[in-house]
Amino acid sequence: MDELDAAILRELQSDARKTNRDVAAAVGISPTTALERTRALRARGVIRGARLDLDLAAIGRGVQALVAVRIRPPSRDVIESFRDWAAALPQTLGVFVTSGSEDFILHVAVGSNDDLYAFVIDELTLRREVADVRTSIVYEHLQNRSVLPVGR
Amino acid sequence: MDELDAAILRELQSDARKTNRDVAAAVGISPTTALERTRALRARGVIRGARLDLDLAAIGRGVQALVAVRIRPPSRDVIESFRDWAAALPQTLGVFVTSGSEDFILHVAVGSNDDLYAFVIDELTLRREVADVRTSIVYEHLQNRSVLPVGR
DNA sequence: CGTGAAAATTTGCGGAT
DNA sequence: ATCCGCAAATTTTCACG
Repeated sequence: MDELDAAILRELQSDARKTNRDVAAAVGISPTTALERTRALRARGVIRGARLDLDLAAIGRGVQALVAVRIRPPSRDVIESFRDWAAALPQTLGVFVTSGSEDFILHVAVGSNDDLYAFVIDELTLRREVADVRTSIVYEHLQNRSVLPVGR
Repeated sequence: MDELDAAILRELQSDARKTNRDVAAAVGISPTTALERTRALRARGVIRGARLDLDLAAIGRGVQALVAVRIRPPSRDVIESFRDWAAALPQTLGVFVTSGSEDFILHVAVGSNDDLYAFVIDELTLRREVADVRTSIVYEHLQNRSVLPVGR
């Protein structure tokens, strides 16, 4: 994990579909070396894959929310089964398993406020382990394009 | 936005670096048509780009947290300037601008608990508009690989 | 880590349904 | 209007130094 690897990650984070040739040119090495490094990063698990960045509003999922959920009892079995259930829901973008006063924060995207309401009261609260739910609408979700290694 | 577009998005979400040829084969159309559709989706803004999925622990950022922040006063100027500042921090993965009892939820990744503590007390609370901070450690963050259009 | 050649993919154009 | 086949241009990929 040297300076060269970091530079390759920086390039691919700006656009994960950048061609190997472009990455090599930007970093200042040959395409072959860039390819070898990138493959090694993938083999070592540093690069897990590439995700599409979609306009959620354009696909009819323009309403986002964070739903804090408290689970009772918070035993391993109950936590893990709720986690897997929540992560597989079509409304779910992501699931944070957290410490603090809540056990989960669900990041969901739905089509409308009605869909959100239905999600919370028809799906979530029907589960017996759900002791408490607190919903916050997400007005905006910004994501950082560059997540660099080590200390900044 | 028909069934074909949805199928293409489904394929590219499973791996945003999939070749156009593979996408076409999986969807059952010619590479030419697949390319044309994919470009149209990009031109219409449905596809915004592709992001790398990194193993944060492998780049020395293995400690994640959600930091709920309350801002005073919550006027547009103050909100927007805090938002832009927070989104640009190297520790920040994402910024949620929310309704509810907090104004922001910051998703951050740092190297250690010490770094997290330093982030919160040395960076966040130094800003005068930050009225309240509540930090939750993220034990695990699952993300959904398939975000499908419309009503599931 | 680079060079050069071979294989695979992307991509634009003309034509078919 | 949408989709496909073909061939050129670009890119990936590998054996070798």
